[in-house]
Parts: sequence; C-alpha cells; structure tokens
Amino acid sequence: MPELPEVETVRRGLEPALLGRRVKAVRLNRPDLRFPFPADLADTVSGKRILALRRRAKYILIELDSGHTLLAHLGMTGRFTVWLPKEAARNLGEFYYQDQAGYSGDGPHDHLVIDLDNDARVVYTDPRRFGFVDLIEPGGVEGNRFLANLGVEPLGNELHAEFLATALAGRRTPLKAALLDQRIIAGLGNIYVCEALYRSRLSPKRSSATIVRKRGQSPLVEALVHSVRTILSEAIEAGGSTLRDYARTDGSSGDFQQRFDVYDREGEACRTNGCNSKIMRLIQSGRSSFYCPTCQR
DNA sequence: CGGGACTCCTGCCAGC
DNA sequence: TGCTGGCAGGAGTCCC
Repeated sequence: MPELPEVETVRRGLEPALLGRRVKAVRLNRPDLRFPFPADLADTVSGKRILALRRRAKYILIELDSGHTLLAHLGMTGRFTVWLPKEAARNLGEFYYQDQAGYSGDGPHDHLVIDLDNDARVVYTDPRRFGFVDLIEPGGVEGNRFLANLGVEPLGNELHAEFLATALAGRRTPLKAALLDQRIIAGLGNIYVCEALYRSRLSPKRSSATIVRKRGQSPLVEALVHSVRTILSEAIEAGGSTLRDYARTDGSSGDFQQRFDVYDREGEACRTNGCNSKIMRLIQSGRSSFYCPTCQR
C-alpha cells in the first residue's frame, strides 16, 4: 500500500489518538522486522510523551519529549491500526477508531504494540516484514542513516522545474528509474510514478536527459513536476490507495485506486480522449511499468 | 558513479 | 480441489 499519500494518510490517522499522549508500554513480538529492533527501543520509548507526528518521504516520525524520534517505514505491507474503547473514540471527535477495547496485538503479523495513557493501543502489522523501525537519538534526525540521503519532498517548495531539470540533466537512466530514486525526489513509488508519467505524456522508457533543455525553461520537466504534485495531492485528498490491505488506521480503505489511469490496467483501454490504444506493461529494474504507448513519448 | 540484479518475506491469484 | 509459478505498494547491498 504505502507510497507517500498512503503514509501521509496513516500519519493523519495516528495523530488524534497519539498526539500529546504518554506511552505506557511497548511490546515487541519478535526481535526484528527487516532490521533488528534497536536494543533499547521499549525501554527508551516507555514513559515518554508524544510531542509530534511528522512524515518525511515514506517515513513516519514520532517525536518524543525526551528528544528521541521513533522512525517507522511500512515497507510493502506494513500498517498501523489504532484500537481504543468506545468512549475514548468518541472523545476524539470526527475520527472514528476501531473500538475493540483490549485488542490483543497478538495477530500472526502484529510485531510492535504501543499502549498509551488514553487506553489507545497502536499496533504495527506487517506480513512481509519489509518494513522497519528505528530509534533516533536526540539531535540525530538529520544524520539518521535512513533520512540522510533522501531527496526533496515532492509536495514541498524544494521541488520545482529547475531543481528537477538539474537532477535529470545528463542522466541516461530511464525516467521511471529516476523518479523512483529516493535520492532525487523522496516519496514516490511505483504506482504514482506510472500515473505521473501518464499525465505528463512521457514514456517511462525515455532517457531522463532528453526532457531537459540546455537553455531556458524545460516544458516537459515543468509538466512532470506538475503531474507529480497533483497526483500526490489528489491521492492524499482521497485517503490514499488501497490495493491488497488497508491503508487507514481505522481499518477503512482509501479510494484513489479507482482513479488509476494506467497502474494495473494492462490490456485495458487508454482513457485519453480519442486514443484507441491499450495500456501496456513492461518490466523496468524489476518492477512493472504501465503506460500508453501512443500517448506517452 | 551509474545501473542492474538480487535479496529479504508472506499472501494471493491465475492457470493447469 | 490442489499445486505451482508469478507477482505484489520498497529499498539496501553487491557486483560489473
């Protein structure tokens, strides 16, 4: 599930139940996910208050009053769910939470269980265990090994045509690979790269440097930046996309998958007016790319 | 340095 | 029905 819009949806879903709360207990159901849990994770996080929930690219950052930051990545199948008693859920206003008070957190793929002082139970579940959790020491966010080499936030001010033109100039790598490269733009994944390329009418196979003009503005780069920003904004607005499991902390689905123009639509009709082509699939760096061979050049 | 292949792991689905 | 192979939203590591 999780690219940037899904991670942002999860962050927003966690916020009302977690913000300002104190951690009562932390339980690890196994020693590792993709990487070992930090040895002092449970001891360090227990008793701390949650000051902020942030997102950087596809990472969720939970800031504690000790200055530590809990970092979580959802990998391919990771998800957070929040369980809390009915009265507590009601007190949180517009947000609805699963009210199975006392949910065990002992499901086969429940790996991390955090209990809060408002009786919320936050459970990290991840069947494939491609996700991971890290504990960052006070002042260590910038230098953290997972965050240090990330590129710009696609919805932030740092992403603009001149930036992307500079990043792509001279690169012969296919656009698909360049957009998946988290060191350039951080937060895009396979789905939204496919969709953004379709919207900007660019082929995933096209060599990156060819959309950059040596002098002046690069209209194709501008179109691509615009597509990236709008597709992500629309997907966040829709609560993200839900494919094989649930994106949201209350267990409900996102809606955006219904609006995919190319992703997972191999053999189906291109949606561009007047185009009679079918969506094609090809493998690039081991991942499926979906595109219209007529509209995307 | 860039780029590709491989890897981790489980679940699901199409096809035989 | 039951098995098998392929594929899945990610990204670090290794090798050329």
